[in-house]
Formats: sequence, structure tokens, C-alpha cells
Amino acid sequence: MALKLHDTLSRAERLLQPLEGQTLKLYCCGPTVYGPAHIGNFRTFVLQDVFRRVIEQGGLATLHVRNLTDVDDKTIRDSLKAGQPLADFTRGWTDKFHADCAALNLLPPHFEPGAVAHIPHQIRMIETLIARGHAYAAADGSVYFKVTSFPAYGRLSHLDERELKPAAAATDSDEYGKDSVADFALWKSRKPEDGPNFWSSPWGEGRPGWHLECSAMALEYLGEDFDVHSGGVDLVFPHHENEIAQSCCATHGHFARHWFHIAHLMVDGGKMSKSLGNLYTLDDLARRGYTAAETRYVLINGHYRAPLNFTFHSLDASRQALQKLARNEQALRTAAGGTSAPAAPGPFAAAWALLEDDLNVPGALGEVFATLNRLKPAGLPAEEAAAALAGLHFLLAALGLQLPELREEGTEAAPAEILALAEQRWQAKQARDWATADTLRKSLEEAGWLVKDGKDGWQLTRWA
RNA sequence: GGCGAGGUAGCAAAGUGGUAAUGCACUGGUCUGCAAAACCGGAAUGCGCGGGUUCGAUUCCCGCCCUCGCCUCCA
Repeated sequence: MALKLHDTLSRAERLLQPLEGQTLKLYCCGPTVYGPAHIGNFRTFVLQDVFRRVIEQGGLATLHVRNLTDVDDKTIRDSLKAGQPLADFTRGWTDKFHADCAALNLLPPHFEPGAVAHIPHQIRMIETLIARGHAYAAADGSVYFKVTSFPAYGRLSHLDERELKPAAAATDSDEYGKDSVADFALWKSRKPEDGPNFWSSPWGEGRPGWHLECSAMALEYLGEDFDVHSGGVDLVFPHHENEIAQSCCATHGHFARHWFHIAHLMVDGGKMSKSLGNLYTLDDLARRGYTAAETRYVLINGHYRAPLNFTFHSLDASRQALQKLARNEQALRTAAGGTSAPAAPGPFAAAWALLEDDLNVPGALGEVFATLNRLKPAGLPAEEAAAALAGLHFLLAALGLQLPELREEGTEAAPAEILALAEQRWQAKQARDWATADTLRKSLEEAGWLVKDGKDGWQLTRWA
């Protein structure tokens, strides 16, 4: 195992080695469950999944924690709007999230804690922070973290090199009582708009602040020190900066050793937003006929540190690419006379090396194709084909790519009238009545079936 | 305005101090009555702009332009 990964904090590529033993501890900021996640959210989760798969293929174990934010402004607001108890509301969207994750072939985290279930942990952490002089309760019962009490604040996002936009310092009317505008909430006192969603604490009724949940859960499941913390780039500031401050001040640990941030997905060259109508969910794409596997391919086929431009053309390209991989895989299987366990990259060593070099997925995919093109699977001797097949499976497993069914079958599934049309066309063709044959072929195409002529007969393929 | 990430063929996207992967699209051939699919080939002549360093820069340095993100609860 020799994965080099860029670290946001040190701004350098660093070799990843578990702090303890052979298990790499990974914390990922999860979704806020108040609606369906969009493909931009999933870019982050899919890349984290590839990361985990590469680590595991490389021979290490992982301990993967990804939280669910099931209490915050949006979940509360929308559950009240829906007239549902918060827990029921977020459970529904959590189920949807899990279904989407499964469709995208994401490995489930080992722990997936929710914020609501860990409120005591968060309260305990706040008590520690207050006791150590890093936090204070305001008059209204909210508790804030005192940013000036942590000199290292801002290291991750290089705050010291930045000049905050004057407007950004505008006070939030909800958060009066803060000593400094930079201080952030650990506990938010109960407000009328929270409805029935409040919990009791030493500071009165209220609910936990968003940043704290990740610190508390990371501590609970991974300990004071762990290997990698990951999320979308937009979380660098303030979320991750705040997590570092809370965790380092509440424990004696160093918190995460390595920060892994994934760049955003763009659509048609611009940002994704509801108002532009270019914010897609997995279901939106499914309605247009694209599979989750095709979506996954699109999402991983760009380096994680660079913005990736999503287009429907790239989805079409992914479909073709996956078909090509499937054909090659089948050719290798035929040549090898069976499958074998994916134990090593074999002839795909160059592709694997690219994955180990800062998770260069597009480079690795390019290398997979280049290797296949060189190998010419159909003509390989059985032994070489078997090694290549195992290697291909090794790479596909690391990327989490599931190959589609080859588009060969279909004739059996065709309805009787389609079969009749096809047979009629074949007869016309035998009679060298090309005009009739072509007309019938066109009708079949309009009905959604492509005709493929063989030597002694025809085949149908579902087309639309 | 500050900080960060980017600008590579029609689209997407790797990579490199010395003739620029890969996928899609395009195109020639095989096959076919013609196609489709598949297979075997091919072309692109493309590294944002201007300087500098260098024998040589897309790659390093400087300046500029453009895009995207963050700038206090957006993956």
C-alpha cells in the first residue's frame, strides 16, 4: 500500500499510513437529510468510496464513519412544512439516500451516526470546552466557541492570509450575545420556529450547532486522533476549521492527520443551482434513461481536485465506455476460459500506480483502455487472458465499476408483433425486396428495436 | 477585494523541461443489398494571453485575462 494523497492542510502530497496498525480511520461529512441528494453531493461520496476501495485493495482495512445531519435549520423547517415529526421526516430522506448510495455501488460506512442520537455526546463536549475556557454561554442560553482561545484557528483555510469581506462580518440577527463575530455556535437556544424540536441541556432548551456534531461523532467512533477527514471543498471554511478548533480544544489529540477535499461538480460549465434548473438527482437521470453505474462513471472520471464539468454528452460517453469495458471483459473471459480472483493488477499495473498517485482516476481509466487496446483480448493465450482478466477485475473493484449487460440479448424479450415484423422483414430481404425490408426496419426502429442481420437470421436489440 | 482551485483537439479529461494518454463524437476499411453492431485502422495538428529563464516550455518564473469555489451552518 503506497497511496499518496494531497492534504489540504499542508498543501502537499503525502503518503498515507495508518496511525495505528493496519486500519485507516476515515471520517466523511455526510448529507443533510431534508431532500434527495443531487449528483454534486454524490461526486464527493463516490470519490470517497473510490478512496476507500483503493485503500482496501491495497491491503489495509478501513474504519469508515459518515454522519447524517438530521437536525439543523433545513431539516426542522421542511419537516414542519411537511407536517411530519422531525425523526420521521429525516428517516424518509435517509432511506432515499441509502437507496441512491446502493445504486451507485457505494460501500456502506462502518458507522453512520446521526446528530440527534448523539446529543449527549455533544453536550459533554461543550461542557469540556466551557471548563477549559474555550466556550461561553450567552445570555439567551446559546453557547459559543471562543475563536480567540485557539491560536491555530484558521490554519486549514489560511485565514491569516485572507482579508474577510466587510459584508461578511455583518451580524446575524439570530446570534446576538456573541463576544466576537468570528465565534460560532456550539449550542443554539430554543426558538419559536424550532417547533417541538428542542432538547434540554445545562444551558436550557435548544439544539446542537451544526459544526459540533462531526467533532463529537468523530471522537466517539474514531478517537482523538484519526487518519483522514474528508468532504467537499466548500466545507473547508468554516465547517472543518471549526471542527479542528472544537476537537483540539476538547481533547488532547490532533484530530485528523490528513484532509481530503473533493472539488465541485459543475453543469454545462457553470455552477449547479435549482434556479438554473440544472440540479440533477439520480432519479432525474434515471428518468432520462441513464443508469446509476453510468452516473458513477461520469462522477469519477475527473481528478478529484479539479472541478468536473457534467454534461449529458459525457453521460452518453460513459455508457459507451462501459459497454466497451464489458466487451473487453467478456472477450478476456472467453479467452481465459473462466474467471479468477482479482488478486493483483497484473498487466494493469500502470493504471493501479496512477490510482495510488493521488487518486488519479481519469488517468487510470485511460491506462486501462490503453492496456486493453495493446493486449487485444480476443487473441490472448488462456494464461495471459486469465492474468489480464484478474487484473481488470482488480481495477474495476478499486473503481467500484460494475459492468453493464452487453447489449446483445433482446430478441427473447420482444413482443410477438415485433417478432412478426422482424420475421416479415427477413422474408422480404430473402426475396431481395429491399424497399419493403427497409420500410419494415424503419418501423421496428420507431417501435424501439434495432435489427441486426446475421448470416442466417436476425437479432433484435432494444433501443429506446 | 482576499484566499484557493482551474483554463489542454468538437465534447469530456490525463500528463510532461524535448515530437501531447484515454473515452465519446468524426472518418477509412472489413462485414452488409444498404445499414446497424462489432473488429482493424486514421485524422485532429489543440496545451487562455503576453513576457522571462532555457539549446528547447504546454510543463518553471513574472504579469494579465477568463471560469469556478470559499469569505461564518452549501458536497
